[in-house]
Parts: sequence; C-alpha cells; structure tokens
Amino acid sequence: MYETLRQHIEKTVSLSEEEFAFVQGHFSIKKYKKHQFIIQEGELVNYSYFILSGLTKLVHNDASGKSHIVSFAMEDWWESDFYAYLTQTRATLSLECIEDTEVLCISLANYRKLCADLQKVEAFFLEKAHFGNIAAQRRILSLLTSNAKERYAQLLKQYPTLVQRVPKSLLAAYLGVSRETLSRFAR
Amino acid sequence: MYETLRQHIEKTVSLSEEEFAFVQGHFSIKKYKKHQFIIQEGELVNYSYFILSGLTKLVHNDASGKSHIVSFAMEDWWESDFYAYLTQTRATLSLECIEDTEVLCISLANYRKLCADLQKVEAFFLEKAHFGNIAAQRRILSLLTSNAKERYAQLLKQYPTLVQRVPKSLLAAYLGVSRETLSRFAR
DNA sequence: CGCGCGATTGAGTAATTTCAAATCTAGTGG
DNA sequence: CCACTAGATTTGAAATTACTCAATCGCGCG
Repeated sequence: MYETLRQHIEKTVSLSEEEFAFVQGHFSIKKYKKHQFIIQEGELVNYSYFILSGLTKLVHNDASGKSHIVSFAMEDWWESDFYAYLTQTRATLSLECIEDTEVLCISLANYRKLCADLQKVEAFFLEKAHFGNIAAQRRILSLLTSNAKERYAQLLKQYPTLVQRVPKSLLAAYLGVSRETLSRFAR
Repeated sequence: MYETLRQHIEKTVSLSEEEFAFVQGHFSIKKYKKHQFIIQEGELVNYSYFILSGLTKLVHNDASGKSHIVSFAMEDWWESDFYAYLTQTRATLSLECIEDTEVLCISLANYRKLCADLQKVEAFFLEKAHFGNIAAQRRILSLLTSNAKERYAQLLKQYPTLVQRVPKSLLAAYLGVSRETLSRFAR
C-alpha cells in the first residue's frame, strides 16, 4: 500500500528509507465501497486523498438538481475538495466512489508539517500542482474550442482506460453534455 | 517595481531584507507595448512572468483560425505557457499584451534554484499553484454548469475591473461564445 | 471628412437540450 | 437456470440555444 505512494513520489524526487518512513507517518489508510461518499457536500474536509486503488468522481450539484463532474480520479491521483480543505471551510463538492476505493489520507496539519520538514516533498507537491494546473488548462481549452463530439474523442484518446471503467452517463456529466447527446455519437 | 513583488510574496510568507534581495536577484524586468507578444506560439518559453502593470491574454489559436483565451492576467498575476516553460518545449499558446505591460521574468533555472535555496519561496509558489488550480476548477465548473449568459454574469461579478478594461470581443473568446451572442445579452 | 475597428442587429442554420418512450443489461432471488 | 427489476442506454421529435454570415451602426482619430 505505502509502497505505491513511495513509487509515485520517487517518480519526481528520491527518498531515503528514513525519509520515506517519515513521510508515511503522516498518512493513514481508509477503504470505501462503491457508491460511498469520501467527501460530503456541506461538511468540513479533513483530508486530502491519494488513491491507491479504485475510482472516484468529484461532483458539483447545481441548483436545478443536475450533477456535474469536476474530475475523475483513479490510481496514483490526488484528490479532494481542495478549496474547502485548504481554507478549512465546508465542502461545495462531493467526492464519491465509482468503484471500491482505497486511499491514503493526509490532514492539512500533517500536510503543512510534512512540506515544512521535508523540502523534497514540498518540491514534489509543487510539481504535481503545476501539472495539475496544466491539465486543468487543457480541459478549459477543450471546452472552449471543441463541440461535444470532439471532446468525447479527445477524452477517449487521452484516458482510454478511464472511459472503459465509467458509465456513459457519468462521462456526459464530465464532458458537459446531456447523456442523450453523448449517446448519439458514442460509437 | 520590485517592491510590488515583495508585497505580493509577503501576503503569503514574510521575508527578511537579505532574503528578498536574494529573491530579487533571480528576476529581470521587461517592458512590452500593447499588441506585442511576450510569448510567441512555436518558440521556446524562457521565462515565467510576474505582471507588475498592464494586462495580457494567453491565447490558443485553433486549426480553423479562431482564437480562444485561456486566461487574462493583470497586476500581481503570474503567467506563462507553463507546460512549454516547465518542459522546455515549444509554446502552443501565445501571450499577448492588451495594454502596455511591465513584467518581472524568471528563467526556469533560476526558478528551480530559488525554490531549492529558499524554502519559503517554494512554499509561496505551492500556495499560488494550489489556488491557481482552484480557480481553474471554478472556471471548468462555470463552463459545465452555465450557459453563455450566466457565464458572462459570473465574469462581471468576479472580475468587474477586468471587464472594464477588455473589449467585448475578447471577453467572448474567454467565455467560449461568439461576439454576436455576447453582444445580444451584454447590457 | 472619412477611414477603421469594435459593437450591434437580423435572418437563417446548426448543434444541443428536453421530454418521452423504447430497449438493453447486469444482478437478484426463486 | 430463468424471470424480474432497476438502472443505464438508445431513439425520436420538438424546442431552445448559440453560431454564422451579412449588413449596419457608432465613435475616435488622423
């Protein structure tokens, strides 16, 4: 379990045994079943999550009752309602399991401590954050430049395994299209 | 000029005189006129930019010749084609001045050195990156949940000063709407 | 005065949504 | 193994939203 985290971090920075033991001490493990909520809208967000196995969706429910998917997260991804987490306010997003999911949790206090005490880890998170931004920018561009059909094609190309694992109705909520429209050109 | 940067950084972390002098040494100043390109698509991206004054747009030109605006940046914002910058590849975006613009530039080498040598600054950039991600996520949600009219209203509410300074045609390219459509419900 | 650029308006067209109904599928209990 | 049900997907048709193309307007500046 923790070995997964180690390999993930060591793709960016290398850690000695002692260093990784120190890192590990800041996390705890939790397991969730399919359909369970990891983060519930309206509640405080105590953790940021590293996904060991499984698949989740980060969801926003709008006023008219529709759900929109901010992001999917699977193995080796970090996820949370980061605004609520970092500012210690109530979640406006919910994080729900699409499959049984196993995560490593880190509290904000531990996150701060870990970054302060071990600069390599801070550098690692900075790198992650940079590329997270780049990915978000790509998604924005996709929404700006492409119609529904093209966006679906791009998603297929970029995350082929994800598309396999997620029902089409959820892909539609991620792409910003109605299920019906997606259905009309998927396959 | 550098005082602006100092105040900006000190909103997040405090720096001694010596520390800030050290930070400052990693930047240089450049000035651009309205309509000039800071980053040109297809070229290498040598710098990340902190905007002292002025206003810029980060633009993607699609195959059919249309321009889409990834982001505007004004005073106190950081901007670049971060993918090209961080990976030292050619720009797929261009950064253009909407007004005369004064920037502080930092090369990737200097950025790495600065972060490595002064952890407070790395912490600062990590914080910036986190909130940049959150802002991008908000934009994605706006595109997913709202139609053109609502998105325009949200933009007005969130960045009223920006809307004043930018021609409507550019706002349209940012919102992902045609100029004509924007014109039909702006005011 | 007249040019040029940005903004507006109109009309027809294309893309997407909505609502409703039909179909398919996987999992459950008998 | 089969029948049944709930959920997911597909299909159809009408309504809506936004786009495109073209023409016009308005205004600042040389």
